[in-house]
Amino acid sequence: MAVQKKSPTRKEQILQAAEQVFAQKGFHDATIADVARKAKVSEATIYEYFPSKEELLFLIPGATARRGKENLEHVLRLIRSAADKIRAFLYDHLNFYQNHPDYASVSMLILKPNRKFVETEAYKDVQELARVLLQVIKEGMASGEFRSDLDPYLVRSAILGTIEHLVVRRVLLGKPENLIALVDPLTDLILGGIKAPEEEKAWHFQVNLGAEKKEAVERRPPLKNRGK
Amino acid sequence: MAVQKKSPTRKEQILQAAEQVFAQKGFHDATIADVARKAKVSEATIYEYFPSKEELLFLIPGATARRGKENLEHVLRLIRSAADKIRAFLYDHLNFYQNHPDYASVSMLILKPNRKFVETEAYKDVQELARVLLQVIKEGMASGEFRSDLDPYLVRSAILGTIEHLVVRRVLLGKPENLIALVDPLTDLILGGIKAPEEEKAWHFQVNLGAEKKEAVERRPPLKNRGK
Amino acid sequence: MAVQKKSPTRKEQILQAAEQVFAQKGFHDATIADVARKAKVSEATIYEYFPSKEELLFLIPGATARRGKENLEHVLRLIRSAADKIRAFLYDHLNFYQNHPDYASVSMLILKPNRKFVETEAYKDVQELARVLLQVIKEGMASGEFRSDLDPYLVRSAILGTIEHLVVRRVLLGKPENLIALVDPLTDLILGGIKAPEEEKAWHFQVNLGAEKKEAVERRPPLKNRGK
Amino acid sequence: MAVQKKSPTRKEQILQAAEQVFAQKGFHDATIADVARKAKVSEATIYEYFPSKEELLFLIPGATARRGKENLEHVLRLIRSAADKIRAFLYDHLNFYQNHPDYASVSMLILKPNRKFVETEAYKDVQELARVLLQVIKEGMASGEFRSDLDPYLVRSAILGTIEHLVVRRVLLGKPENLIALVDPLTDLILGGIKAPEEEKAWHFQVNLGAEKKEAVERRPPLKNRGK
DNA sequence: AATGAATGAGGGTTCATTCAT
DNA sequence: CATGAATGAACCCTCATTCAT
Repeated sequence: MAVQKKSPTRKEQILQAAEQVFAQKGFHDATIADVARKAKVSEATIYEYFPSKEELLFLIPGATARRGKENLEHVLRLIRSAADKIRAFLYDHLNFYQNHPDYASVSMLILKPNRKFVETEAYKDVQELARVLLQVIKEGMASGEFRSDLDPYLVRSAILGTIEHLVVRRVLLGKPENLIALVDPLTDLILGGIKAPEEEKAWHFQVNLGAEKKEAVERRPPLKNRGK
Repeated sequence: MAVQKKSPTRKEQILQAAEQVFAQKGFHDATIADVARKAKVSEATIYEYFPSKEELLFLIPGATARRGKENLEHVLRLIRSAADKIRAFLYDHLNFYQNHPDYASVSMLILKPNRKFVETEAYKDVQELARVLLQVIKEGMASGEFRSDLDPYLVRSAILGTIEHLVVRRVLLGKPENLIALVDPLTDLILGGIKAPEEEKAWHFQVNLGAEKKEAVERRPPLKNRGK
Repeated sequence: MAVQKKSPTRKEQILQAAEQVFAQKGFHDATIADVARKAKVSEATIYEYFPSKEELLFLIPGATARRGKENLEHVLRLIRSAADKIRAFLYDHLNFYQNHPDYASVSMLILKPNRKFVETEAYKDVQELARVLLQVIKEGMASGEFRSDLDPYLVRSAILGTIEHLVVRRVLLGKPENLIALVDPLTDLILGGIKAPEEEKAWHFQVNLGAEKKEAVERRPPLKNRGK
Repeated sequence: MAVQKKSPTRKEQILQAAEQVFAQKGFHDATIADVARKAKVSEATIYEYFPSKEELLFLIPGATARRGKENLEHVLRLIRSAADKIRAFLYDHLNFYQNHPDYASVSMLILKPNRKFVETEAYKDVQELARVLLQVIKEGMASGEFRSDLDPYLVRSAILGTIEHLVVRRVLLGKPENLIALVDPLTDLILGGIKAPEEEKAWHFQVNLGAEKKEAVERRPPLKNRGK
C-alpha cells in the first residue's frame, strides 16, 4: 500500500515512536508491535503510513535532515570567518546529537552502517548536510584562511568522522557526556593540527642560548580561544 | 595489523566463512545455513565450535586484533618520531582494511555499531589497538613534538574517526578506492591542521636568514590521487 | 442466458467490477480494495450494498442466471424437436460463456467448486437452468425421440459436464477458442454416441428402402475448428 | 528451502495429511498448522519438505497420478475391445474417486480450477492420464469400432467432463452415492448416444403392424446394471 | 449515501538452535 | 566429531470489516 498524505500528526507520531524504539532495541530486535505500542496505534495502522518496517526506518531522518540543513545554512550565513563556520558546524552537530540521543542512535548505529540506506532517497537529504561542510572548507581555502594544499574531501571526512566517532562513543559508552565541551578543543585541533608550532623551533634558536626545549614549550602562551 | 595465513583449522574455517558471509549479507540477513555452506560444514557443526550465531560474530576479530596489535607495536618500536608513528598507524590501518574488505565490512558495519559487542571480551582486543595510538599521542606530547595543550583522547578520536569514516565510505560506496594514497595527506592534516600558517608573512622575514619553512611546505607531495 | 445492458446502478456497478476482478485474480487473491478500485467506489461503499466479500461473490450469478433461464425457456418454446432443443441448450450455453469469459471464470472456477455456494439461495437460480435441461431430456424420452432406457439425470450430467469441461478448458488454456463451432459435433455426439452403427452394413440393405441414415451423417458439417 | 529426498514416509505422511485437510476445509481455509497437526509434525517440518503451502498442494497428485496411469495402461492392455476400454477407463476413474473422496475433493475442487496448477510440472502427470483416453478413442476410430467422423478431442472432453461432473456432484452433494453403478449406463450412453435408434423406426415399420413404439423399446435387450 | 481512517485477527514463513545417532 | 532431522518461537504483513462523520 502506498504511502499517502494523511493526518501529519499520525505519521509523525509513528516516526517518533519508531525512532525511540529502534534507538532502544536496535532495528532487528525491535518489532512493529513495539513501535505500534509506543505510538499508540495498531500495527496495521503503521502499514497504512509506511510500506514496510525498513521503509519506516529509512524515513526517520527525512524532515530532521532537511530542517537541519536549512537551519545550518541560516546560521552559517551569519558568520564570515571560515574557521568560525567550522566551529559552528561542529557546534551544530554535536549539540544536536547530544540533545537527540535517539536520533543519534538510529542515525549512527542503524542507518549509517546500512547498505541499503545509501541507495535511498532519504540518504540524499543526509548528503546535503555534508555538502554544506564541503562548501565551507572550499571557501576557507579560496579565501586564504585555510591552507590551499588541502584535499577538501579528506578534510571533510576527517571532520565528519571525528563527529561520528564521538557521537557513537557517547551513544555506546555514555562518554563523554558533554559533547559541546569538545567544540572548542576540536575546532582548535582541526585548525591547528597536533604538531607543535614550528616557529617554536625558531624560538628555540633564539632562546636556545641556554633554554631547553622543554622550556620553550612551557613558555608558549597558554592556548586558549584558538581559532574560535 | 596483518593477518598470517595458517593452515585453517575447523574453527578458523568457520570464522573465515562467517566473515565473508556476514560481510556480504549483513549479520541478520546472513543465516547459519549460509555460513555452513560457505565453510562446507553442517550447521550443527558450527554449534560445536561456537555457542551461538552472535558469539560467532563477536569472535571474528579476536586473533586478527591481537596479531594486529603485536605487529603494530613491533613496527612502532622501529620508529622514533611521533609524527612518523602516527603516519605508521594510519598506514597500518588503512592498508589493512584496504586489503581485507570483508573484515572491514564486518568490523565497521556490524561490530562497531553493535551495543552488545562493547561488553564483549573480544572488544578488549580491539581497544588495545586504540590504546597504542593513545600512547603514541601522549609520547608525542611529552617529547614536545606535539602540542602540549592537546586532549589526547580527543586527538585519538579524531584519528580513529577519520579512519573509520574513510573505511566505511570505501566499504559502502567503493571510494576512494585507494586508501593508502591518503596516508600522507592525512598525516599532514593531522599534524598541521587546516589553518593557513599565520606566521608565513613574518617568516618570510626570518626565512631570509636561512630558515626554510617554505621548503617544508613544498616538500609535501603534490596533492593528487585524492579520493574524490 | 443472455445478459441485457441496463444503466448500471451502484449495485450492478459493484457486481460487474467484482466479476471482472474475481475472474482475473481469483476470489482469494482479489481484495475488496481491488473491487472498489475497479468499481470506482470506496471499500466501505461495497459494504453498504453487500454484507461480505463472500456474499458479493455469491450474488454475482443472480440476475444473469434468472434472465438466462427465462431466455432459454423462451427459445425452447419455439422449438419442437427434442434434439434441436438439446442443440439449442448447447448453443445457448457455449455461446454465452464464450461471450462472457469473466462470468465463465467466476462461475466455473470459483463458484462451482465452492462448498458454501451450494447452500446458497443464489445456487437455486443456477439449478433452475439445469432443471430445464432435465425437462428437455425427459420430454425427448417421452416422445420417443430419445431412448427410453436412459437415466435422464445421467444424461444431464453428461451434457452439463461436457459443457463445463469445455468452458473450463477455454478459460484456463484458451482453447478451443471457438466453442460455438463445437455445438453441432457435440449435439451429434450426444445424440448418436461414438459407436459405429453396427447395423450399417445391414442398414444399407434397408436404407435403400428409403431411409437415409447415411445422409444425415454426411450433412454433418465438416469437422474443423476443433480445439486442439 | 529446496525439497530434498528424506525419509519417504515423512513426506508421504505430510502429503496425506494435506490431502485430508485441504479436502475438508478447502485450501485457503486450511492452515499449515492444521496440516501439521494432522501429520503430527511441526509446521516447520512441513517447510523442510515443501517450499510453500501452494507447492504442497500441487504435489498432492504426483505419485497418485503416475501410479494411476501405469495401472490403467496395464489394465487396458488386457482388453481388446475399444468399447470395453472406455468402460474400463470409466470404471477405473469412478471407482478410484469413489474410494478416495479426499483426493477427489482436492483434485476436483481445488486443483482443477486453479490457474497456477496448469503451469505446474505435476499437471503434466495428470495430463498423461487424459492422453491414455485419447489414445483409446483414436484406436477405436481406427479400428472401425467407433465412428470415424468423431472429433476425438471432443469425445475425450465429453467423457472427462462427465466424470468430473459426477465426481464433483458426489463430493459436494453426496449423490449419487454409488458412482460405480453408473459405469454401465454411462458406457452405454457414450457408445450409443441418446437418440432412439433410427432403425427402430424401420423396425416400427415392420413391427408396426400392431406394435406401439413403446413396444419396440421394450423389445430391446434388457439393459442391466443400470446405475441409479 | 459515501467514505477515510483505523484495526483485529490471523497465517505463512523463517531460522537459530537442539539432539539422537 | 559430525550431522540429519526436527522444531519452538517469532514476526511481518495483509485484509476484510467497522464506524464516525
